[in-house]
Parts: sequence; structure tokens; C-alpha cells
Amino acid sequence: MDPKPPKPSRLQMADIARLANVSISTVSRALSNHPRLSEETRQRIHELARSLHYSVDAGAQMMRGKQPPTVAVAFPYHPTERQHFKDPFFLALIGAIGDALIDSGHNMLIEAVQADDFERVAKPYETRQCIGTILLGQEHYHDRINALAVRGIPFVVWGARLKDQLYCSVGSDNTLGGRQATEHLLAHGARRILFLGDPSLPEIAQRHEGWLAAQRAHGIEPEAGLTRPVPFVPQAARAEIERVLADGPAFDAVFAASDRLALAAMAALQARQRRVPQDVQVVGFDDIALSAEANPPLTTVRQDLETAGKTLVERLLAKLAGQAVEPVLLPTTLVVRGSTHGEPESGRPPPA
Amino acid sequence: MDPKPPKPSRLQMADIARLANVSISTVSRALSNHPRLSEETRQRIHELARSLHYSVDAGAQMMRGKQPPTVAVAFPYHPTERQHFKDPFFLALIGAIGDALIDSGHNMLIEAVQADDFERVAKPYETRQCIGTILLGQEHYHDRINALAVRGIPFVVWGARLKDQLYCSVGSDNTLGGRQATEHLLAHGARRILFLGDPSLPEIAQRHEGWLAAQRAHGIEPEAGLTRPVPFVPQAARAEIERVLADGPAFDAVFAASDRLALAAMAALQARQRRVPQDVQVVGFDDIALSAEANPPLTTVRQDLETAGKTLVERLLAKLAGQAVEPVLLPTTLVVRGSTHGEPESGRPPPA
DNA sequence: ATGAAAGCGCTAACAG
DNA sequence: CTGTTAGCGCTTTCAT
Repeated sequence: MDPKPPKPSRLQMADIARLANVSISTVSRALSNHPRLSEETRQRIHELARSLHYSVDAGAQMMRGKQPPTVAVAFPYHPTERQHFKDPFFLALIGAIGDALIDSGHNMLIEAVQADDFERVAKPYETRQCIGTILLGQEHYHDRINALAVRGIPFVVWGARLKDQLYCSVGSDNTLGGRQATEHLLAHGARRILFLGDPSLPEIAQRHEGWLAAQRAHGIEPEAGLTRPVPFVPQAARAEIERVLADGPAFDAVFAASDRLALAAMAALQARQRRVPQDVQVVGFDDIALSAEANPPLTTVRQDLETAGKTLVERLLAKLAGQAVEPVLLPTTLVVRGSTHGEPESGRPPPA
Repeated sequence: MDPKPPKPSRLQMADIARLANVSISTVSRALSNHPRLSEETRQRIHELARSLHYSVDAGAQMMRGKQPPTVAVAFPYHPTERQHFKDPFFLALIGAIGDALIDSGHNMLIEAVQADDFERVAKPYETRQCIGTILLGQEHYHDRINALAVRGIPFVVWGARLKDQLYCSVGSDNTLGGRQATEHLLAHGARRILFLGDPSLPEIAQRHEGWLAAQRAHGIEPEAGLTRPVPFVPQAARAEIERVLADGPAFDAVFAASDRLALAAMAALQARQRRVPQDVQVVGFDDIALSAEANPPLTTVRQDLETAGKTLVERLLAKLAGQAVEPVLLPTTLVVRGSTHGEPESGRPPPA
């Protein structure tokens, strides 16, 4: 007799086996396309499984040592600001990584990590939900990221290449970018260039370095007040521009650490009747889609996201394959548009 | 003697148990904060696990019936076009969902589904990698989506509310949006309004319906040639505008099914010396960030993404909790800017 | 070419 | 309060 009707749980291999009149092992082999198995049986079982929408349980497979086809994409998340998911550059970067992961046959597990709980970035790997992690942004966690590397967590980082790093980073050549932007401004008459961005972040620090180096190469030593540390929040940039206009040093150009900041700065300047580029030239960083359509179109330093995504994925997979992976520095390109003097590379003619 | 040095596999509960001088079950209970367990033991074991970076194996937990804290976000993916990850509206929608998922304590598993292999959307659920799925866009799969519902896959869809749907959809009130856009144009003198978008997609069909209804309410019956089916690709919009300009019907306004298309149309018009809005008024749909900064700023129908993300997540969780969930229609708002006549709601003053 | 059987790492009865 | 024990659904020897 039947002791008790077992709960109608989900279909499992045993069910398929019974229906196919074979053993469980045969089903397992059929579904994993084991070589020595009659083609006929294999097909029959595949068919059956498909028609019943049977899929092998991921948990059970993992217990048997199988790796999930999943890569985690993690980023430090600030619950109060919540900027990340609103930031066009960040979203585009995620998109680029997503594209690359699709091509390599992986799923993407998005993971927001609270700043005060940074160690969590390793969780998906430690619990074996993913095979490795792509970390977006170093922020202030250089040491803790190094610690992850020491522990053998497989990951790569989108960010700056730093001196004593024990991990593989992929990122734009920020110093170069800073230099390109600044040299362009200098070449077109700027002499007092405001720097807008938070140099306590490594990538920004490097852009700032480029800014400084380019000026020194021209015999200019910018006064301290021209460096304006602001977080990646548009309002902060607006406020800072107001402040400088009110009682800061005079300036004839702005180099902002991101397009979003540059756009905000431009708006703040225009609201105060400063013409861009006639009174103040503005250069951004990133080249987000919005920038080409701004008014005036924004001159900026482009980061090549498609390459970034591909490279991040490729490095992570290389590392997983046991290779030693070196940091990568991606070249940046200056895109000249209407917010500075000089010849725009293309685009619609200026309004009559 | 030791038969063979077992491979230095990852740490597991037994190791912690041994080090803590307790049984495995005690460790298990400690880590899952089981109530009846001495506080001291609990803490000691937690400490130990933390210091050794031990995490419970997800696969083993799943085998014991635990659900992963993961929601899949799936979308139909066209390998040739690869538009999705470049589309600002789509990325912003993913961002909004990501935000909502964070708030509910879930991870987000991004899954691109090849059109010809649509059944795969259910895979992460069938393999128990996720507890449910948010499907972005119905496209032409209405019947297959209904089939998923019949099979009991837990999911919600971002898209149109359709007549015979067996699933919960969340989406903007596209018909309303279409009407708002069209009425605005009619109120400001437009009489021959081009519709740009592919009405074979359900959402677009509804926007088209609104477009039609508003005109009929004014006693206008638009001729067939004014409906221009184009896919969601900027170049297609440009080309279509060229075509209509060359030998299509005359028109004094454009209602595009997305901002991206509208922006492309605007550029095409301007390239042909048509002034916006003086010669041709243009209205878009979505209100992506770019639109406010376009030249002229784009009048558009806003979709409320934050609410969209929250609602999608909330409905999915409700459905998982066993509730019957009704489709949701989110109101759209017309945002009047410079690409049409009428008073802009705000923004910088028009150029002198 | 197929089946039987032994676990994978953990949780949850069921004992004490 | 803690330990013992029996599986969860599958893969993989080892037999046949």
C-alpha cells in the first residue's frame, strides 16, 4: 500500500527514469550527453525531459561539483545616495559587461555591496553561486581589495592601476585623460582651470594628476583653490560652481571628473550668465550619450566601454583558467565639441 | 594512517565543528540563528566562521529546500541588433528594478534570452537558481508567455496589458500616453502627425491607438501613409524621415514611439533644414535623461521608472506569496519642452 | 550500453 | 541545549 501520497514536488530525474523505463544513471548520462550511450536512448530521454519541462536541479548539480555559469558584478553601494543605478556611465558599463558576458555564455549576477560590509563582495563566490566577480570601482577599499586577492577570491576590478595592488585591474588611463583634457584647454587659451571631482578616489586622483602635470609642463602652478573636491552628485557640482563664483578664485575653464558633473557645472554657469565656451570652457570625462546632445555639446575624454567590458570578462576568465593576469590600462580619447574652443570633430553646424 | 591526503577542498561545516569542538548540527544551528542554542556557542561559532571566511555552500542549502535570494530579470535578445544594452531607457529600467530588488533584499540575475529559444526564460526558475522572473517586454511572445503562466512559472512582465493575458503585467498606460502626446500636438496646430514606431509590438500598438483616437476625437482621420513602422533603432528612424521627406505624405508633426527615435528624427529633420518646432513639432515617449538636454529639449511622454521597478518587484513577491495579482497600468505624464509649441513646464529660457 | 550504490555538504527530525 | 541520523537530487565509480 501507499503509506502517504508524497507531496507533489517538482519533477525529478527519477520520474523521467521511470517514464523512460531506464535507470536514473542513464537519464543523468543522457542529459549530460555522455558519450557511451545509445544515440536512440539519449534522444528519447532528451525529448521526454523537454516535453515535461524538466531541468536538472542546480543545487544538486553544484553538490556534485559543477560550477554555476554565473559571474557576479559587484559594486560598493551607498544607501543614502543611491547614485549608481541613476548614473548613465555606470549603467552603460554594466551594459557593456553584460554584453561581453552573454558572448562568453555567462549569466550576470548583480550585487550591491554596502560600504560598511565590504567583505560581502566575496559572498557569491564563497557560497559558490558564481565562479568569480567583477568589482566596479575601488573607491577607498584598496587594502580590503588586496585582502580579497590574498584570500584567493577570483576577481578583477574596474578602476585605477595602483602601486601596490595584488589584483588585476582594468581601467582607463586616467592620468593620460586628465592630461589630454588639460592640454586641450591650455592650447585654447585657458589659464585658470578649475578641477571638479573628489581626488580621494583613486581614479579621480589620477585625473587630477594629469591636470596638474599638463599645467606644470606649461610652467603653470595652479593655486590650491582651483581644486574643488565634490562627490559624484550633480547637485554638488552645481553648488560648488555657485560657491566658486561667489567667493572662489577666478577661473576660465572647468575640467570635471565626469560628464555628469560637467553637465551640471555647465548648467550652473549658464544660469549665472556665463557663456560656455566664450566665458568658461568646460571639459568632462566619460563621453556618455547625453554629452553629444548637450547645449553646447560637451568636449570630453572618452572611455571605451565596449573594450572595457570585453577586457574585464576576458581577464576574469583568464584568471580562472589559472593564468597570471596583468592590469590593463585602456587609452582614452579626447572628443572635441562645442563646450571648448577648437575644432569640433564633427556634429551639426553651430546655430546661426 | 591517512589513506590519501584529501584534496584541499574548501572549508566546510565539519571543519568549523571540529575547531569549535561541537557537532556539525550545532554549527548549522548557530549559523542559521536557531533559537534554542546558547548565546555563547552561537557567537563563538559565528566568530570562528567569520574569521575563517566560511560561508555555507549554496548548493547544499538548496538541496535542503532553501530558496536562493535571487530574482531573474530576463529579456528577449536579438543577437544581431544588440540594442538592449545600449538603450538608455532599457538600462534605466534595469536600474530601477535593481534598486527595488536591493530594497527587498534580493540579488538580480540578468538573463538575455535568444528570440528563437524563448522557453529559456524559465530555465533559472526551473533549475531553481531564482525564485521568480521579471520579463522585460512582451514583443511578439504573448502566446508563449501565456504558456509559461499555465505552467505555473512565477513571473511578471513589463509591458502592455493585453486582452487575454493569463499573467500579471506592469506597464505604462500606453494608450493614454499616445493620446496625451497627440492631443498636445493638435492643440498646438498640428494636423498631419507622423507616427514613428512599430505597431506590431503590443506597447507600440497601444500608443498608436491613442494617436488614432485623439485625432478621431477631433474629426481627423489620418491617412495610412502617416503611420511609419520602424524598429527601435535610431538609424531606422533617420532613414524613415528621409524617405517621408522625399516622397511620403506631408506632415507637420512627429510622434515617435520612443525618445531615442524622436531624437533621431529630430536630427534628421534638422539636417534637412526643417526647424523644430517651427516647421515640424516632435514628441517622444519615455523621458530619458538625454531628452531634457537635447536641442531643442524634447517634449515627451514620461514613464515613471521608479514606480515601475518598485511595482514589478512588489507584484512578483506578492505572486510568490500566493496572492492573485492583477495587471497594473501606470499613468504617464506629458512633459512639455521646446520641441513643440506650448509652454515648457520649466527649464532654461529659449535662446534669444 | 546500462544499472546499483556511494556519497557531495548540509538541515531537521528525533533522541537524549 | 546538543548530538545522531537520515536523507535532499544528482553524478560517478564500479559492476555487469
